[in-house]
Amino acid sequence: MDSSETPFGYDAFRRTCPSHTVLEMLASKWVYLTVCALRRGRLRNGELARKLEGITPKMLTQTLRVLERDGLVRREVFPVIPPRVEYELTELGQNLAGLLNQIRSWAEEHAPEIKDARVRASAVHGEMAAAS
Amino acid sequence: MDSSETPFGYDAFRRTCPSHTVLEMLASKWVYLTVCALRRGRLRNGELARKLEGITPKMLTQTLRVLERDGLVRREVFPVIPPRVEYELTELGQNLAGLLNQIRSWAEEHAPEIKDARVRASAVHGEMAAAS
DNA sequence: CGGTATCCCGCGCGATACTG
DNA sequence: CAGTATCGCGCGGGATACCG
Repeated sequence: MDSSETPFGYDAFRRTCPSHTVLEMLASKWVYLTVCALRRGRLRNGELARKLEGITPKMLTQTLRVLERDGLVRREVFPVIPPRVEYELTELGQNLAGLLNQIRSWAEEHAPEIKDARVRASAVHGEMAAAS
Repeated sequence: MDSSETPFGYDAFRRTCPSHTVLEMLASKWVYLTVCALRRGRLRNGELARKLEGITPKMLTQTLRVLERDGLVRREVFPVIPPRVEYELTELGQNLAGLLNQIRSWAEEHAPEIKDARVRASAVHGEMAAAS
């Protein structure tokens, strides 16, 4: 029953389902942004670091390794000095990038009303510290 | 420049941009699943708890409070005994649910190849403990 | 330049028990 | 039934320093 929700025999609501771990992987701010950043084409490590404002070297590498491991990103090393490494989305990654970018657009489009909703919620719960 | 990426004047790549905090809120496994679970209509607390396999009471409440605060979920309390509380998506929430559900579908659809990619990655890095 | 390696803090989140 | 309260730990992730 309810197979209309899971036409592929996988069910992300189940902890033990592989698709659940995929969802866990996707549920990361840096994964979102990294995939979106690579959407227009390949980028170097430093270019990514600059585009992903606030990311630390550690998190950048870690995020890219996860994406590479899962087949969403391809890593290419050029044996030159100084080193040059480029990252690009695989086809699978590009496929996903379309969806993630919609989420990003949605976040940007609806940021104002969500911000307002948060302000209203704070007001209701007596957080009027700025009332002075 | 690059305004084609941010047609609404917001830029999720910037830490201080409100849309960035929205993306952070969305980057949560339980937010994903809760919104998807409510997609077909309103549900009671217990129904959600059963559908979201493995969620603790604490995380369920916390997630619902965040979604309510941000205007994605509406909470309705019925003053009866035993208590009855129902949750449903607002219009904004339903709007988002379409996108999140695509991600979930994508995760379920591509779970096999990602699982394979992980196995291959493990093999390469010498993790052949199961080779016996 | 493109990474690792280390340290360590904060808090996310789970487990459990209790209340109206 | 639908939550709160409390405790605790694991680890995500930031800061920093170092390497090829």
